[in-house]
Amino acid sequence: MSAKKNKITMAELARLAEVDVSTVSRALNNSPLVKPDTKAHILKIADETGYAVNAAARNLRRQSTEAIGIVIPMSPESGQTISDPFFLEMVGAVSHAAAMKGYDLIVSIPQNEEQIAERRLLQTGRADGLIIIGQAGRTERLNTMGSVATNVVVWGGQMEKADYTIVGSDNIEGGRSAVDHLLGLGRRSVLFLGDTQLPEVKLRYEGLQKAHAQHGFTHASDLVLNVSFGGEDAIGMLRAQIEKDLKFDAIFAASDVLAMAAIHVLQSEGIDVPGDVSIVGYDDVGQAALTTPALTTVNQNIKLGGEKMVDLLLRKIAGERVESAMMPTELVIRQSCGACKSES
Amino acid sequence: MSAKKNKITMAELARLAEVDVSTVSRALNNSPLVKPDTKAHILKIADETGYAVNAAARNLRRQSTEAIGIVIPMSPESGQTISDPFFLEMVGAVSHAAAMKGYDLIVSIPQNEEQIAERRLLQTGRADGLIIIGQAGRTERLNTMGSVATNVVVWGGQMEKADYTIVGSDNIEGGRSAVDHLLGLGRRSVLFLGDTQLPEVKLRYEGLQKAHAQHGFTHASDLVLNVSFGGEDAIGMLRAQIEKDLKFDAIFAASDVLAMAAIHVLQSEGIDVPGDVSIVGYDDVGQAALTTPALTTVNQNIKLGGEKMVDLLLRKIAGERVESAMMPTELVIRQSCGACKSES
DNA sequence: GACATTTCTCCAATCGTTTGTAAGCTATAT
DNA sequence: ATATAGCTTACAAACGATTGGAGAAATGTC
Repeated sequence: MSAKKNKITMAELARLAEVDVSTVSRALNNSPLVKPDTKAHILKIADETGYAVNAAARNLRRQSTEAIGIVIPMSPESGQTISDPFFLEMVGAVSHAAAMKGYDLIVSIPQNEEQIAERRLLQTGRADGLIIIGQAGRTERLNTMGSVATNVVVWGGQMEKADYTIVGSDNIEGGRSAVDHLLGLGRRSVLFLGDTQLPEVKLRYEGLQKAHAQHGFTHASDLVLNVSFGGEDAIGMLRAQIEKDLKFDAIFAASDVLAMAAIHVLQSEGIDVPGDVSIVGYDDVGQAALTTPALTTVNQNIKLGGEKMVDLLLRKIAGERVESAMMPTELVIRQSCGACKSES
Repeated sequence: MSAKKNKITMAELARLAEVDVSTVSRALNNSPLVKPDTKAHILKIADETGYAVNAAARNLRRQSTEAIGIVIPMSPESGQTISDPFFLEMVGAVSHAAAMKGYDLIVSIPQNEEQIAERRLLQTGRADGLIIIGQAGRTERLNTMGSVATNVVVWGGQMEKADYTIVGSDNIEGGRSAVDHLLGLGRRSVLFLGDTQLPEVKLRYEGLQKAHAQHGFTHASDLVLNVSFGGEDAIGMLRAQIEKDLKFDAIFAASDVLAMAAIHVLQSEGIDVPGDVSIVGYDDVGQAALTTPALTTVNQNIKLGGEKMVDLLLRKIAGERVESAMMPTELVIRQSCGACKSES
């Protein structure tokens, strides 16, 4: 393990093994063209010297990096990194899936200079492909990216007119099942918390409407609170609504963090959860089980989603034509909704 | 914006501009050697064609990638990605700082093959340097990395004997201030929650002891619960202790997630927080303000810490000799400790 | 006008691999 | 003994940029 400062090159390795560099290269890549004896000899020396191929040279020659990029949004206004655990879990899932395929993962959290990430990573050949989390503010741009959008997979809500590959949970069904549960518990005024500008959130809201329809209700439009994912302003807006005496007996939040914020506000206002108000979140992040009451939420299988995105992306890179994919959701019932009557 | 599929090369650009590639290169790098007229002409064409330099080629020639790696631990046993928001906030901070300096960030979340990350990223020249979050299970290995440890900065607890660069919060003072607050409130039996195997956590515990000493107490060793960061087992262990009738009137948790888990357990056992038990966490993650009661916690300035790590790492890469750094902490008092008497 | 100087552009080598093709060698068949 | 084929290995040309130094053009000086 004498990892010398002066990194050894393939040419030196060849000299040590007394063969040509081309033979070394083939040996390291396990080519059948090189005799087993020679191969073993070379590998042995490579191991002893702690040789590692130079990525830049290989990439240049091979015309491919073994890397994909992932773009994570920031809360637009605050300029602060979003701390929603959802993103971390997604990065973890994607990182894992990518590593399994031998790919590195380059994260980019664009601060303001919007389009730069795609350009910097893709056009300069720093990454072979790109995964973008969330369509926030990008839906038009993504659609106009055209040819660049090859080798891009987006996590978000399915859209009819999108001409890019999308992976996401079944937002409509997720929203429907959540609200169906609430209505099934006898709740009638479900407050929706989330930014319906975002395709994903919009679909979850459509799920809410669908559930209402199935139960023979319609949802009052004043029961929609258009808060951003950040969560900070959610607190203020919700509190304001309560003080304006808005009536509701349930909340369906577009993310667990929003749901947690909601619980916080309600409890601080002396409103009992789930006694007075039932709450359902979305994501099923790690902390969802730790709140009091523990959060009932829609689990979108993030791990599977991450794998799916990597899988599709790699296939696109390989030139294959792929379809968008939708991941199933599952309602995880905990305590934040009250009476755990068995779901129908 | 006709981003053609067939990426344009510098040679083509040179041909279009009717100059040599070397001139193009210098023009793009804003060298004073090329006449302003020519420079403008070249830049114009580069812009029109949407040219972007090939990263691999540049890296190869320059012998440097414009990238640093960040290694994030996983919960060792579960094999699952840690969902502690602390890591995401740290990635965000580091990503931001790196981007400011024009560096890409490659994340690596090693699954099991431990040493591979360092090797893969550094030895193959995929990254110029490495930031490692947490010393978990690495302290010896890091010390033996020797020459490779150049261009490595670790987030963790300060250690006397470490011969690598460490950045971290002032864990002792952080722990001391937290527990000082608890003792100042009249609490006497402070349960410590955290894995004291980890240097950072050990130091926080030393801070707890220091606070006790300052108040003229000693801390009973049975009031230490060695739970891992994951949080999952914390729930079980804490519940078990409560049922075994362990007495305590305060908890100092080594992370906010652990504190949240503790609140959850206590409340589900019918123990009032902060009435019966005061709780202090560590990190001040985004969700800390959203729990009920809102979490009193030790803020370690993650943003600043991330910047500091990038700063030091880049200087090491440049060949400079740097010192380890310690970030100040600040106790953020919310509701989880009860009576907010003004701190001394 | 001759020469020195400054300004700019070009030539060519180089970074470390990969890979098509030519060449060497051994063994078998004729 | 020679041709054929099958294994191995070596040669050399890329991949796309950067950069020292050579040379050409423009400018200045006497």
